[in-house]
Amino acid sequence: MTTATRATDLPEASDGLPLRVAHVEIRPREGMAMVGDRAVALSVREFSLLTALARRAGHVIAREELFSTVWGGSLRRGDRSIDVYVHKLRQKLEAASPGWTFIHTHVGFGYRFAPEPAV
Amino acid sequence: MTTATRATDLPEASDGLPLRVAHVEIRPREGMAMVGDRAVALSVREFSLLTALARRAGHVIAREELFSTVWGGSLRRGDRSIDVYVHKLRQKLEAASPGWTFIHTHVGFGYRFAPEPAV
DNA sequence: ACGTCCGGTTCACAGGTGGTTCACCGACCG
DNA sequence: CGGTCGGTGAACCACCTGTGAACCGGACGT
Repeated sequence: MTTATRATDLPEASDGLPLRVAHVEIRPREGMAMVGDRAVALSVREFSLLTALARRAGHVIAREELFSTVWGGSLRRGDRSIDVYVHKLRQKLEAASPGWTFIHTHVGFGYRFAPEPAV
Repeated sequence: MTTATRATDLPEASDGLPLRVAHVEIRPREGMAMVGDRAVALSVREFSLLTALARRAGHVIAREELFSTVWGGSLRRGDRSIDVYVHKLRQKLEAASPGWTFIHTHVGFGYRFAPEPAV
């Protein structure tokens, strides 16, 4: 599926320009992100996943689509890579900005990136 | 918000285009809905039911038809699945938009989706 | 070449969530 | 009244996700 990349809504990130969502700034050229005024070091996979999520902030992205975008190929049943990396991202983002939630789970579907104060 | 919310035919929902009815926006590709500016997380079944109802907003849809559309197969006498899910949907929608009623019961027939200010 | 470090993947277990069914109750109707 | 229908809360169980740890292979320094 995939209708990807409607130019309409969100800031780009594939071209090297920083992508901002709330107080998160993703810097493609540097492979890192700023959360508030804190620098967050990310591995290649983590960065790629964060970018994929943030480019469509506020929208749910299906696991299948996330996988093909970040890892390439199709998601094998039972593959937990996505979960593990979402977890790593959450750890780092929330550590840099306590009291906030960034990645929301939509069970059976996928994840949605949307910085919100934790409830 | 511009929208042709004509009920009779079709705001599609299987093609991936968002379906709008009043201040409710259903996003097929994401398995979620927006009510006003709030994201409403829905399970797969809930989403499927909401979509079935909203695609013919303003019209009563028979229980039998709802069941075959959402669950597949024919409705067994005594099956309460629909009632339970209508209830879940009402909870979530009304929580996201207090003072509004979305799903109307037509006893002996079925349900009708039509966002209205509560009486 | 060897040992270490580190990121990425896989594994295993625990806790959550969702789907179905059941139980109970009030409303409605002949 | 007895029967049907829908609203609602809860039980039950399968499946999904969260999470810490093990595992593996490549990069790097000595």
